[in-house]
Amino acid sequence: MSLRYAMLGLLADEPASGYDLLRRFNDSLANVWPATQSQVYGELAKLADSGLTTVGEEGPRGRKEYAITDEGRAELRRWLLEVPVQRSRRNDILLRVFFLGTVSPDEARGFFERAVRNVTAYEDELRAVEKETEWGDGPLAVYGRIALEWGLRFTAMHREWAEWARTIVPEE
Amino acid sequence: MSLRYAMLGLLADEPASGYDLLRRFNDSLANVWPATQSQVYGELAKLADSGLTTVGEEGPRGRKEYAITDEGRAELRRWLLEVPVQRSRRNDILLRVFFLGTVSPDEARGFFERAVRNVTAYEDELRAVEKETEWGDGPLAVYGRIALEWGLRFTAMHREWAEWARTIVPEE
DNA sequence: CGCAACATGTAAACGGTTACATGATTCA
DNA sequence: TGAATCATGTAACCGTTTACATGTTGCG
Repeated sequence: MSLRYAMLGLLADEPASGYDLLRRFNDSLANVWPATQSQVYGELAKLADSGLTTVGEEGPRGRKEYAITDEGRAELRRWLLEVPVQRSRRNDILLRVFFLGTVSPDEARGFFERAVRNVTAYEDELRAVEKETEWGDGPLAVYGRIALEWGLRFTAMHREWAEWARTIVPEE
Repeated sequence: MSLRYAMLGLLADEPASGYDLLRRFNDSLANVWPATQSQVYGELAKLADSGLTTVGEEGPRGRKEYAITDEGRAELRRWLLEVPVQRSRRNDILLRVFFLGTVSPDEARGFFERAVRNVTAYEDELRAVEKETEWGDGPLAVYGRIALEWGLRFTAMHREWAEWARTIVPEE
């Protein structure tokens, strides 16, 4: 259900085509809300149906430009400020940790070592995003930075946890 | 796809019926991999079909007890040690942060204040789990503790981040 | 000319949620 | 006897992924 709000959020900045939105999902939003081509075009049609966006005339190559309506802005605002945030409930790595008792202590330590390597790689990716992003000075500069900071704090926490966990795996 | 492994993991400890498993999903696994009744019974049938479990004779009230097979244990082990862990990609709160530029600074600060309250409530829940759990001394005591520790570190990190973010929201 | 990029759409499959439906057993 | 618990199953729907399918425009 958040996909539609992600799209409204992008359209709140400026009108765009499905193709434009798709690029933004792959660039800026890839780490917080990925979306496929199939999804974007589908939701775009529904959004226009429900009056939250309007479709402009067809441009070259059948390009359709969508713009957010006042109703769409109101709906985006309602989602941001009133709809409860839902925390993601499923956690693949913790599920596996629960069953680590079925493998040997050495293998369990290997599991946590791999976790450290994986999260370190992700940390590097985020540092690269930090460096390569043109931060400008609009609101997105501030809020994009806040989101990135979450990622950096998360990866640090996760790495430290895995390092600690490795040390407390019982010897047989 | 992880549901089947969660079920194999539970069955690796001891044989159980769908009803038994359901209770364990609601108790111990609720915070890492929730599952519905509908899902459990469906997957149980598939698991038996593919030879990863066996069905015992029907007990009272049509109860069917499932046991993991050697093939099932091998598959569980393969998943634990060889299948790459996938990090969850979607993050509701960060998606919203991206669009906070569309509301006023006061409202943005309110957003982070609510985030602090929500995460504090979750932190309290985890502390309650910590207190109320009978930790015993099997492997689940160790690995359950490690998983819980992740939750405590996560909530602490998230709370500190939201507190910090609140202070750096620009004044208009 | 040919290729990359632009541009849109549909269908099948999958995992998960919600709701419906039914019946047996235990115990107060 | 009536309520709570035990116990299983199915159907409809929703959001997401993967794959298929097609056509246009700009540029070297």
